[in-house]
Amino acid sequence: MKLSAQEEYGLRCLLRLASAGEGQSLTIPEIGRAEALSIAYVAKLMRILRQGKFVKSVRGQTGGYTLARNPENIPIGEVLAALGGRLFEPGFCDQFSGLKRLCTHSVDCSIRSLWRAVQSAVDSVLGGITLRDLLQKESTMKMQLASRDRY
Amino acid sequence: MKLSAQEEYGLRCLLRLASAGEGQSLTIPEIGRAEALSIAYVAKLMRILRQGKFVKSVRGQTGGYTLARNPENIPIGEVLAALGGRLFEPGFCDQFSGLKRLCTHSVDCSIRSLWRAVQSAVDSVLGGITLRDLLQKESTMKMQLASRDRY
DNA sequence: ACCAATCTTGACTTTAAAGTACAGATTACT
DNA sequence: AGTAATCTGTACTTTAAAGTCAAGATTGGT
Repeated sequence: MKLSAQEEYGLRCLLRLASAGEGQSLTIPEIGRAEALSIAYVAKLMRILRQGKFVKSVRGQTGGYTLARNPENIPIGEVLAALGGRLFEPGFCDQFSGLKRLCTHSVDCSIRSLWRAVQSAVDSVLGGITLRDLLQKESTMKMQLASRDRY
Repeated sequence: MKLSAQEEYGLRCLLRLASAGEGQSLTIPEIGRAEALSIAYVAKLMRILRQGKFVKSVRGQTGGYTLARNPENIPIGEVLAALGGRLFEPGFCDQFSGLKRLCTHSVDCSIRSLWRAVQSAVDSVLGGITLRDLLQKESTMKMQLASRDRY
């Protein structure tokens, strides 16, 4: 259970854009310089973010990227799903069916419900957090998280 | 954020062994047949489980694997950490430092505390679950999970 | 002693993710 | 019009994970 590079770097790029300020736009080279990523790689990440409707792009000499919505309307859960998929998603059992066609996993599949429980814990953390929250300081965010009483 | 094949299949093999019953042993080919995995792959997985002290092996003609501890003393969180690492572990920032030596990630690194929050939510789900719980039926386990009131 | 069944280990091959390259399209500026 | 800066898309190369192979070591049965 690991975070993919795409999730980590993609989210960083988005946060960088958000921190540029309301309506401000950044170019791919600017983001790349700020995050120490290659231009080509940032381009790939921004494309995914654009397809997920998190950012808008403008072409041409004065082009660049801006947020497609206000930070408070960008749930981090959605961003991460676009960048790296979900832990437990439809087709999971087909993907891990071993050498057989169907998931032979017997034992009443307690494992599957374990994954669902984990996914749901992750969802309730991410579900309550938007890009706006990430823009605030670490301490502030921690307090917010601590105030949630259910997972 | 995905489950690795090693986590999924490794946990299945362990559960399979546990469901064989107290002190029962299974061979690699037996596990492979039951889980529809190749013998070589099961061998690789069992090795990891052995190194994590979750199972014990006996060599020779009547050899095989048994649980190294009682199911209630095998926390699923530990098993998954052995099979696939943790979401957020030491060295994380070195791993994702882009093209520079040090993690340039500024913005006060709100992202890092996000990962910590997610990791902690996952931990509290997994922390309360042992192999014994997985051996019980899905419905029973769900109830247990639902009764937890904090993540 | 020998054989057959097992686990053990490291190296290898295959496959998917990470990251790059390049040719094309769009726009502003002169 | 021409040029330079940008985004876009596909194809490519590199790297890490998934999965296999083969030779060796251990043990019980004959």
